[in-house]
Amino acid sequence: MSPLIPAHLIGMCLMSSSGCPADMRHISVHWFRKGLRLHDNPALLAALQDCTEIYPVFVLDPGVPNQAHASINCWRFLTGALKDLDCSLKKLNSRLFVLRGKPEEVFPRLFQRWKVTRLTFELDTEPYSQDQDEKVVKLAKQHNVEVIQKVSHTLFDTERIIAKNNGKPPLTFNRLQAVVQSLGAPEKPVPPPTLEDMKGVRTPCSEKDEESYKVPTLEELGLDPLSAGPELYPGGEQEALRRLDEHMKRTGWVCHFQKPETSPNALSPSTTVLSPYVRYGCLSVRTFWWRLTDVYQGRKHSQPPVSLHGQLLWREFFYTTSVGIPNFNRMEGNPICLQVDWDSNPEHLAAWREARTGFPFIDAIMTQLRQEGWIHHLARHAVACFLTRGDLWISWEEGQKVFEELLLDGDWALNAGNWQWLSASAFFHQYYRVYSPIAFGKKTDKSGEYIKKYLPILKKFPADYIYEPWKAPRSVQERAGCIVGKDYPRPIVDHEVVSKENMQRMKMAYSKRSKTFNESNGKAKGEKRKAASVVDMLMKKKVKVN
DNA sequence: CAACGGTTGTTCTC
DNA sequence: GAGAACAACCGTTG
Repeated sequence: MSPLIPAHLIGMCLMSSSGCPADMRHISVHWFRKGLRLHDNPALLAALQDCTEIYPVFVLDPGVPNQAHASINCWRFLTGALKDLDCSLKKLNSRLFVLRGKPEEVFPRLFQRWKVTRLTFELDTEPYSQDQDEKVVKLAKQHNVEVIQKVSHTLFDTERIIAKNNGKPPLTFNRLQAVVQSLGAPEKPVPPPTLEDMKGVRTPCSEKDEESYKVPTLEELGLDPLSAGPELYPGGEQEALRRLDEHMKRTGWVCHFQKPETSPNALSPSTTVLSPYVRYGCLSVRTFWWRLTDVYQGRKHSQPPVSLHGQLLWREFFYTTSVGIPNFNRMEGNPICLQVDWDSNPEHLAAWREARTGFPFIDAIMTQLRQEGWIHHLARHAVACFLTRGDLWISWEEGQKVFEELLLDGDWALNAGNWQWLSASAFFHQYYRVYSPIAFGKKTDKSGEYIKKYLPILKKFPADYIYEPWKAPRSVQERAGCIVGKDYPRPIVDHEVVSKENMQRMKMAYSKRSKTFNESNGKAKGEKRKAASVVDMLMKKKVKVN
């Protein structure tokens, strides 16, 4: 893993090595990646300091793993967000330049063509972005371009959290909370640039450029807009801020919010669905945090981990672990991940992905995911448990790929972290708590209205059988106009049987793990050993910073 | 080393 | 609707 240099230091080092006199008037490029917004964008503000020309750019990189495999819903969200950004920049007498290619090829051309002296962007902790940054920063140096990076995608600099925790990422929420509390409140968001800030700043753009740098349409990206689902969550900062305002008006709801009590199968979302906006940075997490603080002010309110503040801290938790744990999105080589002998079963995997497991609750959720690009967190639990330790015994990495493709809020760190959680591979270890694909949904939707919405073939089934239609007598199936095995699949596994078998396989995996730890620490076989030291082992190469 | 707590399990009994 | 059994994990704490 390449060592991360705290963002504030990068800016400083390169400023001094760029050779630019302090009073130099800059030609700045601001590189939008995540952080698709004007509000709380410190790197963008830095670009505008002592600046004569600003070029806001977005690079469509064919190499970005989760862009290459993104669903049409994700592309629609992203292009929507870019259009919104372009529109907002135009109100500031600027514009967005969308470029295609690898950043390390695009930027040297831009540096020369525009005579760039400064490059600014938001820190992105994903491994792919880190690799890119290393290359781009090096190229900038070669072109005598100053680089400024700012932390604004997370509440805190994740490296600071790790440093405060003796060089190790916190592995429990409580620990993260304790560390974060010692850091004080997150920084307040910075205001968006104004026309005042833009005085004396130009964005030169010829008519030819106007066309070649515009935000591509879905058709231009080779996608068929008709194959997309309904646009329930349009991308963009304006939409994000509007939605934030709407939710923050519901002060009672905000103050009482307790995540585990929200329903996974409500007919309209029981949570805010601001996650896609936070993922792409259309909404700043710090703006979200401080707006919640305003609402909480002087009122009795719920607390982390279940509160809305708590939800943002969960995000911080997985961002931090993803920075501190190598191979975070894989089982192999991931020191905190349980090593499990998952089955390879392409038929079962396809049935799960394509919503034909024969369990209506599971299939309804997978249908909503594909059509709308968002499902409730607990719905994710249900289908993730089903794919992995609960029923199909398929690797969480397979589920991770499907979610990455289909979820509008498919954040790299959160996706990997939550899949490890749900498969009881890391963070969560009570593997004997298994979600029932039949019972779980009934708690909040007894008559199966949610199932009927997403699986209309089952809409005439009576409530008694809607969660397990294969149990319905033939006459009931005929009256419902749906014969199980013909119009809707039979269940691909017997949950009662496989969930018990799988529980034993999990037990085996865990016992094998403690044995491995003991051996690697030179202890006698069977001797119990504290698992906490696994991370100590992993981290001992790292220099402690405190 | 033992006790404790862990966002969000299910099923059965009272 | 509350509480216990089910089978029993981990990381943290003292």
